[in-house]
Amino acid sequence: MSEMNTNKYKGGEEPGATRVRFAPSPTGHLHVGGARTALYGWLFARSRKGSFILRIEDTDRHRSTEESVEQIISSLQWLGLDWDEGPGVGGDRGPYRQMERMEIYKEAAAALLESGKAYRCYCSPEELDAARANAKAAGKPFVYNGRCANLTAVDEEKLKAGGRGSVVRLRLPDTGVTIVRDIIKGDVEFDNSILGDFILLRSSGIPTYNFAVSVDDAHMGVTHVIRGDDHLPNTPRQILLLEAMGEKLPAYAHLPLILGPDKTPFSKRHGASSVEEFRSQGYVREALCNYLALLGWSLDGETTLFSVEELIEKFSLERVGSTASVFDNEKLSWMNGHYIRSMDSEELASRIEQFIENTVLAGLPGTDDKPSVTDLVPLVQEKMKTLADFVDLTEFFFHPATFEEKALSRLVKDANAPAVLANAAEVLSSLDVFSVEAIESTLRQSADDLELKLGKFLQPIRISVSGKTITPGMFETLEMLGREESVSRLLAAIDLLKNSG
RNA sequence: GGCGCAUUCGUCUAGUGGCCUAGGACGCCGCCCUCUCACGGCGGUGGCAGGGGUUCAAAUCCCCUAUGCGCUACCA
Repeated sequence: MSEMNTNKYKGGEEPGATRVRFAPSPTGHLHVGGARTALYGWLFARSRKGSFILRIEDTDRHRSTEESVEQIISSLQWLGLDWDEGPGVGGDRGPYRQMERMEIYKEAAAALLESGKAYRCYCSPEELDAARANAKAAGKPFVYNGRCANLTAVDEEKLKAGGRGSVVRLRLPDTGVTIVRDIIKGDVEFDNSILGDFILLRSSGIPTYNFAVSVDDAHMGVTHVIRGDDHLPNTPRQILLLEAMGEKLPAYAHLPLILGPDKTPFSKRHGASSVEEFRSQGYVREALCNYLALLGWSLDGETTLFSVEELIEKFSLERVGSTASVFDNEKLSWMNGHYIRSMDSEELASRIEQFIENTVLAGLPGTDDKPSVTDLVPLVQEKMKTLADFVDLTEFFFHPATFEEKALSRLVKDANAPAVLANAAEVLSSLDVFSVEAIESTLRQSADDLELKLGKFLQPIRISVSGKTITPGMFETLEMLGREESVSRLLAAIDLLKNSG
């Protein structure tokens, strides 16, 4: 029974012949939902040694922008998802932007018109809107009534002479069912009677989504259509269209949605939602790819950490789940911290250097007597969850300590603070060698002398030199700050305490 | 309204009729480690949407209900 339509499909042939496309509409940044779709398609293509194609679906002239095309491309590149055919790399099935493919659509429409599988419709948008309104008022589904389906040449001449514009519609059966064989959703059956003869070419001559996508998928030899499941209800139309054009069908895989915490489709309302935003918040590509891969796919329910290479090796569409999933920033952050921790220090340093160019630290590390990013990485690597954390953790090395409210009040309330700071300033000034080891042993000794636990002893010092309650290890921090700066900050804090009485 | 998809711990998920006293991960809680914060280690909390069937046996199969979402455009 399920073998019934097998010969209509072309998916599943030799792996190397696999062709997958990612087809975003350039109407904004690359959203994480789009990024996941791209990732799955890319992983699938790479795992089958096939081709990954980028196609820009810019037929919505009102919403498409060139900036958006550039942003999407830059996000894909940042994620490491490269394409074999598409903008910037070419390919022999191009062009890869739909607005540059008008001739191809016109020809396809002409062929359909010629064979009688499509026809011109002269109904105006106003008439159609009215019909839709009527149907709704009557509580009935709106299906185009086929008024123009059987016009004679004479009728057409008359309508044209009357100045009527026309669209091209596909002639569809109004009986029977169309079955979408979906790798993720299984076989889904649609009644042809509710489809209606839909529009292929608008009166402007620009193709509609369903037409452009079908013509392009066929023309580009796409074997696997991997996209969001909001497209599932459109798929029977595309199947019927492909069949009308005499094309074989690609395999379909409709991915479930990504939701926000409130279970509605994930969007900017939920905070960061685009790849660009996550990038600028200091997330690394390894974490985003790994996290996105797991949002809807799992290998065994046990393994959670995958390198890109492992993903390519293990990924399969069959193990993509069919339920929508909620995007969880906490888990992404945890994963991001994991990747930051496991990165080798030169690599981390170079990522941080790029990242801080857009922050208050821009241009500061490594200048004058300031520590470089490389100097600082060992102190903060295991504390960072995002690259942005580097800034919070190390800013006080580059600017005079500004006291956080909480830190200041703790310092003021700490009865031991004056004694601790005086002691520390003194012993640190008289140290022969200002090294981590020397600092540690002398400060431990001081803590003992004052009969304070080390933590209790170090906290006033921490706050005095950094203005914060959280810093990298204190001994390392003091060494990095240098004797002079350390002591002067301690002295300044002592004054501060006196004056605040 | 019609059509479609979906429903396992708070979240991501494993589970394809007996191995489930439902497993893992994030989060959360507790303990340990500890100079703060993280990290790490150990332990814990917590779930099959509801109702009917089928079966010796159901998270797993069928039906109904509920809820959420999508599509229903000369948007994609």
